[in-house]
Amino acid sequence: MAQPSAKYLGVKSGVADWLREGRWKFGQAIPSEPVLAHRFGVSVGTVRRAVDELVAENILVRQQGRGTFVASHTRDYLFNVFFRIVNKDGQKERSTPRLLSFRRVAADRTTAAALRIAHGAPVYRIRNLIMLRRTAVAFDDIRLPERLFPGLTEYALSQRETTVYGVLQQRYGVNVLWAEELVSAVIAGGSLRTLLDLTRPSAVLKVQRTAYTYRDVPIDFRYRFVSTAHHGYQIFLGRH
Amino acid sequence: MAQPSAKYLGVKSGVADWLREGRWKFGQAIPSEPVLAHRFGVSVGTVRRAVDELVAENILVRQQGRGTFVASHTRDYLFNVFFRIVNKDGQKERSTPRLLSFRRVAADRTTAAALRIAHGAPVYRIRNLIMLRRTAVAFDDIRLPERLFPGLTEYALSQRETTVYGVLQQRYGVNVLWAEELVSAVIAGGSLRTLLDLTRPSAVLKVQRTAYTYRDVPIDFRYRFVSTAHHGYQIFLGRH
DNA sequence: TTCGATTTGTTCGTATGTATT
DNA sequence: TAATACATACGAACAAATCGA
Repeated sequence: MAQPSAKYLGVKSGVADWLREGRWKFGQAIPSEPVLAHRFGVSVGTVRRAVDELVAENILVRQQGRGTFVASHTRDYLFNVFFRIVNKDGQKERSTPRLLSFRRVAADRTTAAALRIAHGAPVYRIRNLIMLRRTAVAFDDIRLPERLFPGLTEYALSQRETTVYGVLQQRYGVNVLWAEELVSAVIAGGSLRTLLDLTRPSAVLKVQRTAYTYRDVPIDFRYRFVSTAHHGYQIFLGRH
Repeated sequence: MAQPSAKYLGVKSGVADWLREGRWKFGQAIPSEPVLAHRFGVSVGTVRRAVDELVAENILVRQQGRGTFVASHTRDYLFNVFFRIVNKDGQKERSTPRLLSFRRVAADRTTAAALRIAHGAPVYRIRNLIMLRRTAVAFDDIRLPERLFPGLTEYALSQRETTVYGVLQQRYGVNVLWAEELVSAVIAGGSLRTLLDLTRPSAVLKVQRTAYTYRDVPIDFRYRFVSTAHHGYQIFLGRH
């Protein structure tokens, strides 16, 4: 057992294991640092170091005087991290979704590869319009693997007060941690032009996203088409 | 002066100031932790905390047994962080630049605002083609403030073995730490179509970038137009 | 409102381990 | 081998925020 590895790493993976097992729910407090220290047989400083890293990875949240909590990704957090559409001034605006359709379909080859499931395995397909100031700015075509989210209903999505990711967190305890996107430019075709209210043939962004949870398990594969007539897609490189 | 703020933050900004002033060159070692502790009148642990954060921000690099060094951003690092064009498989390819023009001009309003300089202040304007496998994939229109990079020449840029950012680092000791981009989709017009070898009117990405060095000082404002017929723009959200 | 207990935040000092020169 | 530098770990003390009695 006496690996030549640091104790704080042991504490970190121990706590991470508990989190993955769902030992505490989102927003709940984990044991205090002295308690964890005693439980792992290390000093408080060592626990702090482990918790420091989990906080840096957005897995835990500290609050002085209260405790340390399982990161509950609020609507604000999800909005800040995963919603990148801004207006020409670089400002974000509150968006409201409009659910267009919800179906259970078989995964095509691309979807299956991205979600690492079998070709033909069942996925939910969700089509969504993103409205900013009553105009449609983006169109989403989302695939979620059924195996991870059994029993997801159109009702749950239409009634939501949060993002799709918020629903996955609240109903299934699955947290989206990061995502990879591949952006290209295309000329909007017929149905897309109708959806986005484009009077003339226009260039739009085509964003292909795969989102991941703990252990880099993919949970969301989607296309998003963004009209950039009055908006843009904001990116940060090299942290911030 | 006795702000209710932590000492380690004082050490951190003190060291960051030294770096911005160019007190040490890239790759050089900064004073050891005990020396810094003595100089700032704090304990070694406090210095470590400050250095920890600067390391996390890619500003310093530690090496056990050797010392702590000013991060020297290699071509590989700059390529990985700031070059986001990938092929349809999501793989990056080595790119070669082709310098089209180099001029000294007055900053227009947009450039001046982005670079936080006076309207009309001198800037270098660099036009650049990015070649991947002998085909032009992107066109750059770059503005750098002359005040920060006096005496920059076309020769220095054309002879470079690295990126533009590499030149700024090597010749002026200025490190690009992060950048903000605003991406939109446009239909390529006449001259752009010629440059990018587009036979038909095509949608291309228009990337507007502002890059920053220490203390969030802007040093590069550019437009990049990317042909996404055979390539895409890769983005990561929420760390990686 | 006040007070005390609890919890995280900051700082210090010390000791030991490991990598480099 | 010895000196130097960073890495890890421990323990202690006090500050600041929170919460309930």
